[in-house]
Amino acid sequence: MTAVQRPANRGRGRPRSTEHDDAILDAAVSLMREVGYARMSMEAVAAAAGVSKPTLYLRYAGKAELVVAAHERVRVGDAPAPTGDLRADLVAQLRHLHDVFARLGMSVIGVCLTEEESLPDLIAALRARSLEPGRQMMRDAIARAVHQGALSDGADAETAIEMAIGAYYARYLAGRPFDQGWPERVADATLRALGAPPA
Amino acid sequence: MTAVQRPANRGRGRPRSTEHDDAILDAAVSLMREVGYARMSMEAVAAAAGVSKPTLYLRYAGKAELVVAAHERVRVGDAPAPTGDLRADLVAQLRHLHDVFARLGMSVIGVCLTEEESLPDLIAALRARSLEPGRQMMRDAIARAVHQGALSDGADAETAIEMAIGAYYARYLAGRPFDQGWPERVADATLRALGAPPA
DNA sequence: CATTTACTATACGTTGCGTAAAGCTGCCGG
DNA sequence: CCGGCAGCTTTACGCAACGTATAGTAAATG
Repeated sequence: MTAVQRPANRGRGRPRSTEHDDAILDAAVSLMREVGYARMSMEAVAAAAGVSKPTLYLRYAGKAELVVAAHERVRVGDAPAPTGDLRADLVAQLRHLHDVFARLGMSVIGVCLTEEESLPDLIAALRARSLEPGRQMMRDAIARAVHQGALSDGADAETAIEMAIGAYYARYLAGRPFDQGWPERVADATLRALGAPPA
Repeated sequence: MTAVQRPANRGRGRPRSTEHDDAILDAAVSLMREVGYARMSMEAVAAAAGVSKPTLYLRYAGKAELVVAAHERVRVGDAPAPTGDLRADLVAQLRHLHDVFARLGMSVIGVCLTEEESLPDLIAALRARSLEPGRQMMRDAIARAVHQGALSDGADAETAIEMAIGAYYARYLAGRPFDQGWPERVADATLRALGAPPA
């Protein structure tokens, strides 16, 4: 646990290979999906990426950090853009949530929870770089709806957002499948929770 | 990973010490809260419980299983009884959820997520013995309210339950504090999501 | 009393994380 | 064009922690 995240690459010696950057993250994502966090070894990631082990540790301070980085990359991949329609934006955000975890699994969350006491920076990074952007998008969409008069001003937006996003976690934990209409059902329930007039 | 959960204690040889049972689970709970899952070692649990390491493995097949058992015990401790008032029951269940994780931390959930691919029985046990009972209590409370006519029949109960419980997970992950009015805010939002007439 | 099971103490095998040492390799700055 | 810095490889290692094996003692039942 000594290596640095990214030492302000001033062009001194040999530059870091971006192809290796990609290969490492791709390998991490694949292995994560295939065998999960517990059975994924750093040796295996290095091998799959065609890279030596010290190269991994040059970039990431440890297994946990690597996994969080992999998650961030997947997450940022195709974040939905706001459309102006609150319901549509909620649905899009919920679908996105599902897509992300369908590609990586929820192990990432698990790591942050099990290491919370030992590596507090980890969950902080996850929050700042992956979780918070999603919430912010929902906050904006709600504020826009209020501004348009489609929603009354007193709506408890934070609670509604927590419930919408949380619905994903709870359903995943419960082991229930994510069927076709799930995002719509949650979006509609969220709108009701916000006090929106029934469609 | 060979030991058995509980080999049908027919009173043949020396009976298993229930004091040891308790000491082990108590030690696990304490250490869990103090250092988290990642830094909690089986040796430390054994030492804190005043027990030798093989005694641990006589009861639990591994660290993960031990932690899930500890969680179950805390959870069952003081599960709230239904009162007949839906809002009160929702609030009670949410408070209970918070109490449980305040005592143990969310590492338990983390373990189940990181080991999901390697130990599927683990998350299954968590679901059956800890998660499902809480959901069932909420389901019953909602069904009762429908029966009393306080709620219309078409309410999407499962989605509402997912959102109510999930709100806890999402807020925890976001790192926000659980202030005084949180359970009430979520309960009220849940009632609105269920289409309950405003109080 | 014999048997069966629990428990202790100790030591061990194994896995996998993270690091260290030594030596090339490629790129930038002067 | 060349000195030097940083990236990369190979190999090997230290080490923590999980889980197990062995041998002997303790406590219950029939």
